[in-house]
Amino acid sequence: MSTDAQATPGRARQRARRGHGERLREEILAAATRLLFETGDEDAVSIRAIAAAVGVTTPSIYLHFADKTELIWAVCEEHFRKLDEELERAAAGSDDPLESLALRGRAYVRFGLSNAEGYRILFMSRGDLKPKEEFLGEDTTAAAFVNLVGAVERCMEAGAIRRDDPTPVAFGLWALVHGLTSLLISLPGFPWPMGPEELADLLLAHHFEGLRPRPADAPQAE
Amino acid sequence: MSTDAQATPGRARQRARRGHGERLREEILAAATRLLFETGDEDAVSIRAIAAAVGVTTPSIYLHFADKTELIWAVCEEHFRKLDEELERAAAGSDDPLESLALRGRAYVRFGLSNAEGYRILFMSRGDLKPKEEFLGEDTTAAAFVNLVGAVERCMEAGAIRRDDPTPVAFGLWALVHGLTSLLISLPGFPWPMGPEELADLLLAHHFEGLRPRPADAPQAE
DNA sequence: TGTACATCAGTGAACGCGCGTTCACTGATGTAC
DNA sequence: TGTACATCAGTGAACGCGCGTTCACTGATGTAC
Repeated sequence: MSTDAQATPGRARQRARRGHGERLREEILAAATRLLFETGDEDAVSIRAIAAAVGVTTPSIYLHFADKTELIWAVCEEHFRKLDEELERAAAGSDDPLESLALRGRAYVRFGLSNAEGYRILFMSRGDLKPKEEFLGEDTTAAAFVNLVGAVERCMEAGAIRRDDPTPVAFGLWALVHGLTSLLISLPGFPWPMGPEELADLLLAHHFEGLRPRPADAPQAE
Repeated sequence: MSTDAQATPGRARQRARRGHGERLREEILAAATRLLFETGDEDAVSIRAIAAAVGVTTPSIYLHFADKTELIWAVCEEHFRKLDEELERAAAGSDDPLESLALRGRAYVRFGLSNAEGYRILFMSRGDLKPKEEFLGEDTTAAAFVNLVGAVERCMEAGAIRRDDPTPVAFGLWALVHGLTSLLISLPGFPWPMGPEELADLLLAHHFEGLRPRPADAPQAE
């Protein structure tokens, strides 16, 4: 009747046992994630609101995170990992390298739109999440891009994309799907000519066509 | 020695004459623009900071703008107008429709990066600038996109891009340059393979190639 | 089996801050007579 | 030419708010003897 349908299933919230302080950390992360994605605004998610959502007092947060930045950043890391996972799962949907790459692009747009608020924080935020500068050199978080470069390379090996430095090509694909995703997020009132996934397919098809090996490409002059 | 080199050249700031209250409005807009572009954060630009930059007390702002949203919005409108102007100027740099389109893309990226903070507010902000929903239906602000569609149509007529509905094609180009611009802005620490304009040229070249008329396109099957 | 004590998860109250906005006002400028 | 008055640009002080963070604390849990 009055058992608040809150964050965690385990009712009123009970203090953790002696060695199990970590439990609250997880709950805080979960609540922060939920709030972040509901509002899409890093500033709107206050330490106070997170604490309230967990059912704990504000200073308790500081038992597990040094400050707000560290907390928000932990949420982002998790989200980056999820993005990579989802892209890999989508890419596994076809044995044809080019088709697989297209599936990857589609999945990217889908992920961005279904977590629009999270996406904004990952890729559209001001760079004031301090660790940002370092992070894209790191393993976990840069994984998605590294995997994309690999996928482009496979397309080149299979003759579906003409041979060249795969990095700028991968970057172009990223720019295209990111551009699409972020415009769709930022300008929901714009008269889009078709649905997001349809649009993604069309734009990717155009771009892929521009990347195909040229008929006269074999051992030509150049 | 101590004459603050402030916003306006006209020293300490003098109260406007009777019929000339509008003068302050202009000064407020100029200061807000400057602050917005310096910080790139709508929230960091406070009514108080703007007033201080102009050299006026806080409530004076309300003599000219109903509230903060109205002020920020006025700044954005001006910026949109400037973007469109700059693209048109760049596009006029070549008589060849496709080359002109490429110049347009290049100019877009340049505009975005040189006003990175302003760009973020225009295209990467949360949609909580209230009037946003209506505005892209409007004349001034949607001008840049309408002009892009026109440029694509001219390429189709000239046979540089294969005939099709120009709107999705224009949108693809927008997504590509916007994606490039916004990633460059958001992830300055990323190891970009080359300079922004170079990258823009390359990606646009790839995309254009995918849009070319097909050799077998004339009166073929479909 | 019983008790003193250290540990650890979490609390309650308060700090100082900057924000948007409102309100009653001031005082120079121009106009009417 | 002189004066009373309306107008208008701008002021100064205050409002209530929510924020991140700190500090001294409490009280249940487990351990040592």
